[in-house]
Amino acid sequence: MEKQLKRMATMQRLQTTGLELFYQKGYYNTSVDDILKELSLSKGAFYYHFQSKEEFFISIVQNLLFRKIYSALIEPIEGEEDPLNKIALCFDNALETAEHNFLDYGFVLSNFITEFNGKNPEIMNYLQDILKVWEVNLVTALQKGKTDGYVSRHIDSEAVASYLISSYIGVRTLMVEGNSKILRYKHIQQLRQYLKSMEYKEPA
Amino acid sequence: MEKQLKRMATMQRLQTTGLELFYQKGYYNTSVDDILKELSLSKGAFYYHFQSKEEFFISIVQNLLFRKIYSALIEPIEGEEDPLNKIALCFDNALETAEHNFLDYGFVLSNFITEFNGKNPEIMNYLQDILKVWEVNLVTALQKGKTDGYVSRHIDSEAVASYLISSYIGVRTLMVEGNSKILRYKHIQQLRQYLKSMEYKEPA
DNA sequence: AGTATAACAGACTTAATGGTCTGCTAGAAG
DNA sequence: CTTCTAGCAGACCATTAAGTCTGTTATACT
Repeated sequence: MEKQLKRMATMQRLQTTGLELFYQKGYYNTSVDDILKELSLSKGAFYYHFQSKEEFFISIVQNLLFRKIYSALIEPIEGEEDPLNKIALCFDNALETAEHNFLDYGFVLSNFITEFNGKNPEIMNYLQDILKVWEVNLVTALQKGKTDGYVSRHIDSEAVASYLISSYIGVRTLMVEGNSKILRYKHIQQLRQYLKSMEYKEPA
Repeated sequence: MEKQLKRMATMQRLQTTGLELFYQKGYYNTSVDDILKELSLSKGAFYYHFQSKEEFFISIVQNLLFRKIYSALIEPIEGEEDPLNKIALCFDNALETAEHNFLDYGFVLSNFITEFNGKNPEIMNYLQDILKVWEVNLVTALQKGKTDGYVSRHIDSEAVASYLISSYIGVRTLMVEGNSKILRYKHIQQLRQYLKSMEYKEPA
């Protein structure tokens, strides 16, 4: 029975540090040996558990990335009242973790999209699926906000959702070391202004 | 005298197709041989004109990328009246060329930023310099818009500029094949709404 | 015409990488 | 205690990359 545990533990360790390194250095620029060196493991270990580097990466996307994004960026908004405020808070939190140089999974996702775009359609599908779930959730939250009287009925929920994701992805791309604090501040300020413009207003 | 011309021509050809391939496949995923194969040139030619792959890339950034971005995204806004409209038009134009799968240099820039972030500080500096020029120009245009009576005096020009760049970078990251048309439409729609919220309003 | 050299061709070197394969070892099973 | 195998170590292989170096050719200059 203990072997099952060891198996799981080793796979988890590989995936965790795999994601870290892939994020820091990119997929193509991270060798399997880099990951193994970090964990003092050998090639034998890696290829015993995973068929290839690509299959390994996909397992990371599905097991780690998707779940993390869901819990960090999707679930907090789900079913909440006052979606506009909730969205601003959620994005602000994510940017805060990003500022302290932790893994910000929304950004990790966009990094990978940039890296695999036009190169690996299969992986691209997995990545885009995550984006779709994110977008659908935002749209749902906005629509619910309309019926609950928090959001103006005139807005195009899908357009807003995609604009929100776009600007988030964009600011994270630009948040490189040194300027992240100011950029985050500016971004949240403008985000709130943008969101404010679509609040429901009591008919006079 | 003809040798000078040949020298320039070869270097230009290398840089042009170099940029294309680096954009399509990424810097690290494009070999010098890939570029040479495209042009039916040899290693001797390449290393006769350039010291290394890195120096070659930097020359591309400074000679091609910077100038293209300047003429496509910076110059069209410079000194114009009604900056809000001009910005929307300029961004729309850029996204249109992007939709037809041509080189969109603003996006190329953000792709490279993503690729080199945390890996090559020297190249990062060259890339960020371009961003700074872009941002400064947007700020200047917005400030001029204030004095000319087109833009509300209450806005934070720097925050708006960085938010504009962010959202542009973001939407281009997400504009992968298939969904680009809808995404562009949604984006411009929301961009115009966002810009509208900062128009100068005649005091009642 | 003769020579020097700019511009290039292409074989070669060195280092890294994804993946294979054989073998060892600890713990589960009988 | 013996046997078997999951889990792993690490040498090895094939390929690819950046960069070097020597040789070749066309052109400018005298």
